[in-house]
Amino acid sequence: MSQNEIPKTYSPRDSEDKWSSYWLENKIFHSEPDEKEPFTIVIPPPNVTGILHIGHILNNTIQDVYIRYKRMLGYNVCWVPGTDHASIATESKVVNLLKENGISKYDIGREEFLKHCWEWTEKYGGIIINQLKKLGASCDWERERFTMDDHYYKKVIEAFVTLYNEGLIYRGYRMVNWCPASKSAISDEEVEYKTVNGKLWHIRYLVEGTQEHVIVATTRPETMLGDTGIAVNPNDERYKNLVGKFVVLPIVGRRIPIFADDYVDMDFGTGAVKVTPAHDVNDYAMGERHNLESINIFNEDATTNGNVPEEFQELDRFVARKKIVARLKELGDLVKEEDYQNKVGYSQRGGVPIEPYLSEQWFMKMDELVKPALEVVRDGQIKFHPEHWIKTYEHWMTNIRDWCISRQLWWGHQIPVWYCVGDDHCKLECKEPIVSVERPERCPHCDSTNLRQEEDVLDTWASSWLWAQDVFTTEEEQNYYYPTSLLVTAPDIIFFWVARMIIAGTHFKNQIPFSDVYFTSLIRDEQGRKMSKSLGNSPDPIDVITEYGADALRFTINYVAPIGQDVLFSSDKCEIGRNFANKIWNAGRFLLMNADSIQKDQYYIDKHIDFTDRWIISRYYDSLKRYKYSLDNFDINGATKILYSFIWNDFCDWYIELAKNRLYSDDEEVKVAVITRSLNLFEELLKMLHPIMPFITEELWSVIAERKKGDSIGFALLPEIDETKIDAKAISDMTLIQNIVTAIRNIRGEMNIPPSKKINVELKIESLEQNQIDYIKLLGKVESLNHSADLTKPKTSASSVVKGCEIYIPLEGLIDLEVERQRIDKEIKRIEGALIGVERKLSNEKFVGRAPTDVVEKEKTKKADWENSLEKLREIFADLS
RNA sequence: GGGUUCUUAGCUCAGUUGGUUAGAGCGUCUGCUUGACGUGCAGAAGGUCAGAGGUUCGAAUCCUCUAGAACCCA
Repeated sequence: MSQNEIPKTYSPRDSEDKWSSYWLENKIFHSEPDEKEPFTIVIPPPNVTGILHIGHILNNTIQDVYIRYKRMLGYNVCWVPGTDHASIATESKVVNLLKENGISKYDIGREEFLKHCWEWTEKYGGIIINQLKKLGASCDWERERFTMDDHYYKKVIEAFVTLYNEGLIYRGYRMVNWCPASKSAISDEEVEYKTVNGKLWHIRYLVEGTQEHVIVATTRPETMLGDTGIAVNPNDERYKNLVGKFVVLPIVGRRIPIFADDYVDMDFGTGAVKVTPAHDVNDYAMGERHNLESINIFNEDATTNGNVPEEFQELDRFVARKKIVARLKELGDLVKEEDYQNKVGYSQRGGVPIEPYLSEQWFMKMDELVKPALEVVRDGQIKFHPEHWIKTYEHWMTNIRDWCISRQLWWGHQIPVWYCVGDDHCKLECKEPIVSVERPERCPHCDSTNLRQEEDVLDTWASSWLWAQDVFTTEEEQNYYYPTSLLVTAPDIIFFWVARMIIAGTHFKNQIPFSDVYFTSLIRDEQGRKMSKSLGNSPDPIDVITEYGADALRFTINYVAPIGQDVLFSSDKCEIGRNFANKIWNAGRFLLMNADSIQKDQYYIDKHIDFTDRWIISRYYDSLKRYKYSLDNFDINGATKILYSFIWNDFCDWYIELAKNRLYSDDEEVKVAVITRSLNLFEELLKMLHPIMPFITEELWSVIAERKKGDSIGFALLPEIDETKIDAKAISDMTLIQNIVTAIRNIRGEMNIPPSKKINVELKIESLEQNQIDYIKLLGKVESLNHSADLTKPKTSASSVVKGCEIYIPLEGLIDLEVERQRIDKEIKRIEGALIGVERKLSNEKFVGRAPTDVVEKEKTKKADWENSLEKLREIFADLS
């Protein structure tokens, strides 16, 4: 390939599309059980009709990094992709679609409605999977799963039946978190508390048979329509005389008792609270204690029902609130209205305030189920990264309440329970639910065939909690791939999903579902706000990929994502990754251009080696070692930074620049050796980078050598770390050259000597090889270089002192003596400052006595070096005066 | 109210079990059409590691308190 065939700038679009299809066509990522050790990840299944957001990018990139990394370490890797049916989310979208056409789901019935859901799923279901492919996710696409697949569906149903038979599932009439938008119960975890600016209304209730009033404060005046009592604290002197009396509810006219209960906070509001047992959890509990009536005043959509006075019926709860307040005002029973901030529970999916609501629901008993799941995390069988999430996990697991698993929805796994509708022969036992995987033929008690299945479906998480185990469909696969290796997930679903998967694993299989859990950072915008649809602050990842490239996005997000903390992201940060990709591209371009005229030959791989080669190889193995350490310890951010500095600083800025001397020399053998070695190293570096930037590395890997059809850099193995290749002598030789070159460049910069102006340099140094001289000349833009062990400082020169070498640049006529004096003086001050610290340590007997000897030795060496430099600098300074 | 985490350069963040002259990227300033790259190269400026105590020969790092921020759970 010649220079004009390789564009100056890397364009990710062509390359990424090309390799994406190549990988898919060649089924590069497919796994089958074999004799190798498996490494398995199950994807946290995204909502089937969702689209990729920036959090998915981080999450899935991390999974892909591990999958690709482990593949390159020789594991049989399997990353199972798939999607979640997302009961509430999907159903509400379909309901809305139908609504636009004037249809309700009840009009068409369950069966017809589910057809629409499947249609919707098929229409939009592929989007997120295709987006993942664009990101370069190396999932085993032949294993794509869906939580409503037949096999998986059956497993979910079986799990329900098993738990029911074990007595861990029960039905009960309870107060639940009700989402009026989806007209369904939701679990405690699906309630989000938000601080809202509301009002606190003070309402006056007349005490029956007296002229006295009780004033209550409430944020929800409309619920007064369901009040069945007034509670005060038993120790509250203000109300002692009223306990046992009755008040008359304004508007409604109902007589309700005043009673005493410890729950009441004397300091809140007026110290008297209205009690609405049907619409508040605490009120419900008080109602139970004091035998109060529960009056449900709402329909399923939280409009008022027939239990309230006619003129207030069939109103939305917020409309009812306004009307009630207005009426109370008219009646003179509204004493006060003040601004008030309170926390309101919102339905995560429905986006509306939840309504505590009494209804018949299915629950899972949690107290016994959590025990083994808690234990496997406590004893380290499952490791969390970062570790501190264990505490959050423990806290939740030890305070858990029973899980409401039924949802009044149709899209999902219908609860496998049948009721005998029966006929005349029904017995008392026929009231018991029939729980069975398959639809029973007839009622076991009365033989009736008239059976009705439970309408409700299961909470989505009561299906996805089996994900890790039941995405594998055969016993062979289960044995080989399960338990899985790693779970990568955002910490916000630690309860929803991670904890429950662990519970499912320990309960059903008596095994952990995965051995490591990597909790990712949470992505926020530049101002630190959460990404949200309403703020519109979430960039569309596909737009970002189009603009910067998937590699750039993958690299950037890992480069900026600290471990265990939130990431502040904006798409222009992807310049980091784009520029880095371009840098690598150009390094490859440079090597390929030279390889065009110099035929590489592996025979010369270890010929004509000098200290720069040994140095870059040392740096390579050191980087590889730290890179592996970082990834093995779940620090991708660290691994990313190691790659960045090794490739950019060591390889490009120093090694390639130095290699130019030899590449442009007349010695053909040297040229072949250097280009061969450089390309070899470049290939190794591409491998190291491949897990994070799969596309550009595949692209460059494919052109730097002949490759077999269907091959991929992903199949290449990362080398073992060879400590013997880390060469201390080469490193110190190189450091000397770097120090001298940097000192020369510094002088050039400070003295405003343009790079085009060649300079002469004199070095006072023990010895210097010819190639070292050549390298200094190349990188320092030096015309002629003199060196000797007993050189005297030339007149009017700029100077610098590095360890083991004094540098003089004669600048007759060019030098500004004052500038030079300041430079030297600054350096003297700097070293003097550092020296004070060392001297203080070394003169401290306790330090010398108690610190480890190597630390003391190190301090002594530092002291000697600095004193040496200082002495020389002072001489130079004196000479300038 | 309980819990978790955080506070290091103008910004975003590194800093492994306590021992460096406290680092990087972006931004800023200066110079550069150097035969891979201006999505680049070279150089520079910029920090009493939130504050106060303590442990230690030695603290950005460990402990306590204070101030502030974020998240989770009630």
